[in-house]
Amino acid sequence: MEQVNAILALAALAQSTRLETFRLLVRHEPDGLPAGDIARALAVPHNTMSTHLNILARAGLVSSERRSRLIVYRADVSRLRDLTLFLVQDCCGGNADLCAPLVEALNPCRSSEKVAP
Amino acid sequence: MEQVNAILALAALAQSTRLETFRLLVRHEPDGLPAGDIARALAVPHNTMSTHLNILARAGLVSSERRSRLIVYRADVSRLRDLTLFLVQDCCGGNADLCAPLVEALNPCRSSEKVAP
DNA sequence: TCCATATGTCGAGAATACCCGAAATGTGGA
DNA sequence: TCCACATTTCGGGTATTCTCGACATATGGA
Repeated sequence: MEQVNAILALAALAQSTRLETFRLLVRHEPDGLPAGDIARALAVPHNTMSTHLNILARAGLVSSERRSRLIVYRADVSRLRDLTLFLVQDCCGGNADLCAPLVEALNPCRSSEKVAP
Repeated sequence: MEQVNAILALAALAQSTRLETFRLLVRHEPDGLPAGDIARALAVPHNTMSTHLNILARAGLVSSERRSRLIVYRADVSRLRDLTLFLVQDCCGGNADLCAPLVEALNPCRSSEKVAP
């Protein structure tokens, strides 16, 4: 991921409505959610939400698909992964020891796959 | 990390000069860099850089310490870790399988500690 | 004390982001 | 075809951010 795209993604997430939208969509993976439901869930006018969704989409953080009358939005977690890797990359490059605690803190996420004995 | 602080950090990094500043400081851990050197390295007027550094500091991403005449800035990697954890948390909560590839992609960072056999 | 260096603060202009009412587009059914 | 619904686009007003010249503050040495 290049810096320009990283900034796009960071700016997209640096706004409360959009951040909540993205988190809401992550929780609704892989089904997604129609634009109207998102606007209703976050109590935001539908046209305002449309603008926010467009910004998230241009940043590659969400994708949309028309399902008859609805337009269903989904979170693109791989984009979040790319962003995370971009941010962490610098520590890894020259300072692997700096990066270790960060990666370590992330590992508990996998504990729900195989529960601790 | 609460959402308010996450947004502060995201907004701080969503600007090219500040993002480059942070990455520069990460590469200069743990020595840090004086404000003037940072401004010179990125070809930005010192007062403009001062404003950007203040925004990064309020987001907790950098810290400053006076060393006689210089004010040396350092990147706070733990804050980046908290931000990363905040972003990843949602996947982990309900969707551990979504999170697994993200964590997996991060693990190669540790390869420089113990080289693959 | 006075000066040079390093950094921060103030103020204002330009650019950009945010929000939402109103109108337009696209879809499926009567 | 016409209508109801879902979503986007347009227009604007307001708020915020970005930038930088000018000035202010802090430190150490002559």
